[in-house]
Amino acid sequence: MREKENPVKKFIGHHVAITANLLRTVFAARITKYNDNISPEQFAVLVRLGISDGLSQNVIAEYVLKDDATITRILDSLEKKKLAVRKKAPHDRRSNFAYLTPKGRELVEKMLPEVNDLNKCLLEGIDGDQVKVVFEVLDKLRENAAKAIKKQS
Amino acid sequence: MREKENPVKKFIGHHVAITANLLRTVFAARITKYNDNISPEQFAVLVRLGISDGLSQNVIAEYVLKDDATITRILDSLEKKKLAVRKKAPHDRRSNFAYLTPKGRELVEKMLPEVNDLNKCLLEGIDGDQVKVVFEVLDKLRENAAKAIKKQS
DNA sequence: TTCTTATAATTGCGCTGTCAAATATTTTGA
DNA sequence: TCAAAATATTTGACAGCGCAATTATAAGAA
Repeated sequence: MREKENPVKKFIGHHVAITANLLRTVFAARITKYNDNISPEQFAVLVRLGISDGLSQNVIAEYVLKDDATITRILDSLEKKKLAVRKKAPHDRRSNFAYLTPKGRELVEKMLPEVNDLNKCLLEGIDGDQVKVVFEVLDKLRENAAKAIKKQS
Repeated sequence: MREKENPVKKFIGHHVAITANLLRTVFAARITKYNDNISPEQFAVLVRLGISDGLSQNVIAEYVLKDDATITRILDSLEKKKLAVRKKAPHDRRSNFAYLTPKGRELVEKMLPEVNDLNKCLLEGIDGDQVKVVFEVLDKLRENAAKAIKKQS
């Protein structure tokens, strides 16, 4: 008497999605202790700005692979927390350039080792080669997804 | 003159998250044409109910690995679309049992091949062995994440 | 120059997501 | 039995997500 199979279990999207949710939660849990509610998405933007400042929002969006609208909201949050600021771009008044505040820069520096450690914990017991495969496959999935979207439109 | 590295690129959570978002989008794009806005999450619940009906909400939640509150809202949506119904459980009046309507059952049958095909498209050019590794690693990541959450609390 | 088109950012919509608090109903144990 | 603890669901708060529509500005073409 076999159980009927659940087709959803075969869908890569489902696995990736539930994993993403859980990883997001664990990130939040790990990080909350040290500061006030930096989401992983906010953190990604902070880190990117830590590398180089003065980016326009659409560049940030492209970099972290999110919608412009999402970046608007993330920057709203970061500004509210005094971690980043927007300044009107000098040559193009449609554009904003985003900068880290000193407080934001300090926070990134403080959080980075913490997040690195979390990353290491998450990868514990997983072979380096396997991790490499996962990164490759995720890249390929995104590529295929982009192709699929283009094909339909 | 090397570019400064972006640490975020090393974080597995980031890759999983952006991939999940994109896969969700492509699912939505593929599915919208055939019916009215079934999200992948709603679809997962419909499919589960298609296998066997009359599940209580917490069982569904456990199955699709989502919060009880999320299931409440997904079922709200499905009921609004007349794809599923809730009935009070006979022995325990706290519980609801969820059932597919005929319309819901029909929709699942219609969508399944479509979603299967999408899944195939997404996996195109990816080796079966690699896919297996990805599934394993994602499982392990969730396991490690659960452990990490427990350790902190 | 001026009309049209493109671009950058914002806003509203509806969905998902977690968490915490509230409600209703069992179940347990003294 | 009856109070306390556990369980199932719901709701509100708040954030992220993509999409579509809007606003402001810039660039290109007639």
